[in-house]
Amino acid sequence: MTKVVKVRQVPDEESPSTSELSSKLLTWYELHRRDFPWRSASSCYEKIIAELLLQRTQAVTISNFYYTFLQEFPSWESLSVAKESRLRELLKPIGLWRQRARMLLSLSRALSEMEFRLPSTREALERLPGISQYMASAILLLCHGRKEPLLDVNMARILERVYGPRKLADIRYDPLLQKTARSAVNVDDPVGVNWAVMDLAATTCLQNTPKCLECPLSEMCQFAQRLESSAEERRT
DNA sequence: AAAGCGGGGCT
DNA sequence: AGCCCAGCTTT
Repeated sequence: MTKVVKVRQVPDEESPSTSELSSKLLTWYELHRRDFPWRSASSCYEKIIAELLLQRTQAVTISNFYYTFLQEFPSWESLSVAKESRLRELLKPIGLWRQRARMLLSLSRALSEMEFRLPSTREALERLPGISQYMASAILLLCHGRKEPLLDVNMARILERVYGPRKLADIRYDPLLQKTARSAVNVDDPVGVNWAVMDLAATTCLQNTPKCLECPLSEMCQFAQRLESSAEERRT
């Protein structure tokens, strides 16, 4: 039984299901996952700090910095009474230090006024300083066990390559990205799918030079299929 | 919708 | 030398 040769992605062809996408991601993840300290973090504080530090910054950079930060500021309470000048100094090596120092202080102080009880609804979370859609989803996913997507530039890139480009510049308001992202993590292991996306995007589905030949999604990926068919044309 | 933040790694 | 990185706030 030979495999049917796919000719070319037809525009109105049925898009691959997100359950197929999630299943391929989870299978790949078992073998290729990266290990980072925050993935085995015990407390919500540690998980949230990791997500905050990771914004616009490569994961490897933060993995080297993570314990240094936690050692000096092991809790929301210790952070809320920190000196801003000290925070700036500590954050210098990873960049965005003015903004991060200000945000970490205002967030920890806002939580302090709530007696450090973390809100459990998106609406309440997004009222906190420094918490917008992505961070609210991260907290709901990692601290409250909800099936939320970490829809960042990485997940957006993978979803766009599989399902086609977004309509809106802002990830947070693009209907197709939002819909497919939410659907993809509606599985038994939403955290696994999210981390699989992060790892695949960082190691394989790269921004500039994606390694489609070793990607588990290439068969369902418009981008990879386009590459393949244009390579085919050059050969003939 | 676009600019600004920012040091470090990669090309 | 230039581009990108687990976003958010401000303009």
